[in-house]
Amino acid sequence: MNVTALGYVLLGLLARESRSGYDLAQNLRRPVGFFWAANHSQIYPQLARLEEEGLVEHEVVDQRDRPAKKVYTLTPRGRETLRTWLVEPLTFPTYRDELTLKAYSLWLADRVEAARMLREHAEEHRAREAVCQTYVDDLTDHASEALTRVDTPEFAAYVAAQRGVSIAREARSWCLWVARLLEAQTPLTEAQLRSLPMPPS
Amino acid sequence: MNVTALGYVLLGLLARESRSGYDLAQNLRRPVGFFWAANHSQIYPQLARLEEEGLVEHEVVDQRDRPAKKVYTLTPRGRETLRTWLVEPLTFPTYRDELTLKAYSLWLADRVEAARMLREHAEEHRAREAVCQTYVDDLTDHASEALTRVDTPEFAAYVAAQRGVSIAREARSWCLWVARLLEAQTPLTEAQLRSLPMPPS
DNA sequence: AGTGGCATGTAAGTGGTTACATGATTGG
DNA sequence: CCAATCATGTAACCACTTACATGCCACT
Repeated sequence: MNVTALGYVLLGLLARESRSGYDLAQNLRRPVGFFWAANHSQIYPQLARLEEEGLVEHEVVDQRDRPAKKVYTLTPRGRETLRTWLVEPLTFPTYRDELTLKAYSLWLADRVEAARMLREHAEEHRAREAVCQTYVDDLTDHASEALTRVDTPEFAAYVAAQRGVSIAREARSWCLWVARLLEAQTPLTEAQLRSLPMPPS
Repeated sequence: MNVTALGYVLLGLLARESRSGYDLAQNLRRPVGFFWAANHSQIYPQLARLEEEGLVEHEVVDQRDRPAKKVYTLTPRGRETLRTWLVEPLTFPTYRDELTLKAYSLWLADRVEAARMLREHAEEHRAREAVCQTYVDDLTDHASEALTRVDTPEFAAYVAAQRGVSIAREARSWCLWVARLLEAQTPLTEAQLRSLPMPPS
């Protein structure tokens, strides 16, 4: 019973609510898609595999105004599999970060162009932060009671969305810091080199 | 001339110094490997492709005490290709973060076990931060003059290594924040929910 | 003779992306 | 009738991982 990461994404969504493959594909844009994206071409075969292993079941539901759909539901076994996986130790992730990759060769680049690229990228992270923050705010406004208990889906969504904010801010801070260094007059001072804002270690 | 991210990793390393495929594989552990890891089985074919496209060249170098090696060198065309790519806009990355994925289903988990898992993971990020910080300190100690100019390989390595520190801290802060919430007495207060340390937005 | 590090490759399998393909149903 | 959305799938390709495979050279 080898469940892939995408498998756990789908189990995690179905644990909250039964859904069709189509709906799962839609919900995989916001908010979960911030941490694991997938296309429908991957989702349909994955659901079939999960069903083979008895972790989900489906039921065909006819709709008046739309084509019929297969609604998938988590089985007790699926729920147990998900619960077990949750607390298993994580293998340290191998980052594949094109941004830092570029940074490593930045000494070759045109300073002005490079600073512009970094500021543009920082702007995209600002936008992403705003989307995640909106999600956080919605939860605090409309589910403040659920957030006081850690066993609610809302609490889990809250901490995940906060991670989105946190990651976006980290990326943005770093981009702007490097951009400032590139735009500064050389020689750079020690203070400038140390001025990257960071969460406390 | 479609160069992949791994291609640019290799071009970036060869821009600093000519090396064999074996050496590239070794150097791809620390420090660049923090942002783009690769095995030798990927590197050798990739070098061949880069050579086909005229971005690198190789020369067989005999060694007394060891087997001969193919030393690859960046061509002027390879250098230009790298320089152009550096300032091109980045496509916003699709995160694949298993940690936040687990967080999204955390409401189902055993609180104590989940907090333990998060604290263990935080510890790994602390170790990663230390490795990156050591690299930063080495540069500040032994290449402080080079760091005052943005057109030195040392400066680029410095900002990349600082990104490593920054990412590790962000992850660690978030893990510990969630662990504290899981361990706290419910109901959680607003202050607890807002207590995630972050860089300024 | 065996082990271990240096050095270079190929092959099989997996996960993900992009594109192809089909059909139901509604609304203009 | 046509376009758009809902709904479900398959096929081709690519990057990456893991395993297999070979050979050189030094040291014990």
